[in-house]
Amino acid sequence: MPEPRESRAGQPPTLRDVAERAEVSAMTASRVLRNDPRVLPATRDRVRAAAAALGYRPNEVARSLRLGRGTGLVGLVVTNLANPFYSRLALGVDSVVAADGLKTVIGNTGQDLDGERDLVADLVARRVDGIIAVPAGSDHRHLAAAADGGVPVVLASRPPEGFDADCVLVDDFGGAREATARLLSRGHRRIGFLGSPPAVHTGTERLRGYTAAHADAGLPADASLVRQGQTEPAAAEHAATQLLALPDPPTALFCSNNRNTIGAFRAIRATGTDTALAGFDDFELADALGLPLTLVDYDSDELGRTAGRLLVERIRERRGEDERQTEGVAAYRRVVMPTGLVEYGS
Amino acid sequence: MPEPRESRAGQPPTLRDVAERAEVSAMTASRVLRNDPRVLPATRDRVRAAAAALGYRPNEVARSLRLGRGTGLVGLVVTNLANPFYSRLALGVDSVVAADGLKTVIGNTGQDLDGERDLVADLVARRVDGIIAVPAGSDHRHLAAAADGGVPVVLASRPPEGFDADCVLVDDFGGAREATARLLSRGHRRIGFLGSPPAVHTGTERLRGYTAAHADAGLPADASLVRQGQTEPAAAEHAATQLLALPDPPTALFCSNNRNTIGAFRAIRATGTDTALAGFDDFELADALGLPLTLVDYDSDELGRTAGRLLVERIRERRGEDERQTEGVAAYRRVVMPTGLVEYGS
DNA sequence: CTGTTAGCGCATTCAT
DNA sequence: ATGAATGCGCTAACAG
Repeated sequence: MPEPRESRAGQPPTLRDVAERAEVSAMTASRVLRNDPRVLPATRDRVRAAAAALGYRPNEVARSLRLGRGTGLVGLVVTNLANPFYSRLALGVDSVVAADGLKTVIGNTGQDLDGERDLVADLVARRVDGIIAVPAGSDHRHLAAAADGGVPVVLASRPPEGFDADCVLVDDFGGAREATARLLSRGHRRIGFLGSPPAVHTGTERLRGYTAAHADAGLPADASLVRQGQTEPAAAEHAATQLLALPDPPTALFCSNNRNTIGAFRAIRATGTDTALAGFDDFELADALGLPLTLVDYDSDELGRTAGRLLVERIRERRGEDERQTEGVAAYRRVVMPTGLVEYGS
Repeated sequence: MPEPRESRAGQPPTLRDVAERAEVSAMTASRVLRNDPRVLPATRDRVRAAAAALGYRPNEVARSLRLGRGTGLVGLVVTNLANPFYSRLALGVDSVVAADGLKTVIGNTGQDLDGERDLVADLVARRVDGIIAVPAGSDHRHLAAAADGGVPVVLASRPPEGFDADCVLVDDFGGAREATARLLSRGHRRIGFLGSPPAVHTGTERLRGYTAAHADAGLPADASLVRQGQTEPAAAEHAATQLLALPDPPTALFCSNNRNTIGAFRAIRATGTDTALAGFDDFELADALGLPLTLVDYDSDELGRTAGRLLVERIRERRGEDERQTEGVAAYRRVVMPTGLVEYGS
């Protein structure tokens, strides 16, 4: 003998609570609240009043389950949110997807490859509508699995390995080549390289650009001046200090990302040499360091926004698929962001 | 005449798919997958094999709905993720809640007060397990509503207004007073103030500290040297430039946050004066600006982690509540992070 | 225009 | 040790 459903305090009101209060069926209440026009205006008002009185908000969890679509969430997989590159990416992504009513779930992996696998699996289990990832390693099977499972995946700043997906890249090779060429054109012949671990795609592409610039100029690139593996400024500073302490030290350094550039800057300042400095990624206060500085610049906000747009398109496509015929996936897209050089300093 | 459920390609496998493949009931499969011991080892293995073969992952949406608890998501409400203060906060929060299997949903409001209201309501509708917020304004009714609705709320860097909740604060008043006092002790008598809009709690507290330091020293604080309302470095630079252009300009500036400090730095450098500079918040490269700089420092990562911990405790408390008696909420906690001064520069 | 039936995927309760 | 029934909150698909 079920009691007449009392809206228990503490528990959020359900559709049925609203329906009972308005003395209609749950279905009618549902229609009103989703603005289905096929309801008598008088009834509509009663339901609306009841919902307002109860402070009713539809349970999105139940809604997701029933509708079978996703949850309106987008997963964002990055290695280190404290790095301004990633936080700007996150902001760019969020600004675009939010316009489609989607929210962003962040997954910060901190370089942990296994963690990234679990994270992606968990996002899929949570039925996110899509995933934007900057994978830490070059093994992308976990992302491939997600994509196979029907979850749209967009990669940012790295191309997919071993599967197909949309991606937004930066012209890593071209930018690095151009910056290195500029150092060479200024007469530098021994140029050190500081970069991320070899497994990171951008790092190796940027190293390729550095090497290519040397080849373009008909000059050798001295492998003993290449230091890869630094992820944080402290490590980069250490590596740079080592390079500057060589018997025949480099007269210039090229760094593959902002973490390494900052570390190298500190090393140069500390040793008091007048080593020239160039690097990939612009960063706040780069103009204020009192040192000449050549940076490879690109629109990092736009990178995030583009990733967001690519994902939103795929999500829309998937939503439509139910109604239309399954017409195969549109070709995967690869957007490459151009780079430019900026000069800072005295 | 229902077909024997074929695991349709593209659609993720369900518990029933696993059960059929293992030739058991859905219930048994469910038990196995949740490590319920009351299953025959042989059956257990069959189910596990079937799940592995199908790549089964439980649908977390359905799980949430059934269990009636939250979704394992934590909402994080901030105004600007591009500001390193907020991205560090996000990282600190995420690192703590992730240890409890929770994921962080970011909501970036960009100072939009209405947007913040909607965002919070949406997070509640999505059944997040809790919310950590740095509200943009001083009207906290939307947060109060969430808290009333049974969603634990923790405020970071601002105290709750008009309702009760846990919060983590920085010693805004004390830090600002100390920094201003230091400027005064160096003989500065005209100290400008640059800060966020008056509605921002931290800004007004820090202004109070600035004023108190003057009072402590028995000196007047000249209201005409106070500029509030700057949110970004460009605006701060503009305001600082105005101050420095006064007939009787300040000989020192105190800034209520890193955005204003950076703007003030640019203004000082551009005008070439030797104005002393102090500010709230440490920031990357503050040591490299070639200017003496006094900063109020605190552990901003710990701030995020503390907020995360407070929230996790509340969430655990709520989980337990079902089983135990409803024993009332533990008293709300207010953690204040201490500040210190750091000196940078030549 | 409104209500009834049914089920999304899973887990709790109660059988067997 | 296993299974059947039931319902979380919501909404399509069909009545009426």
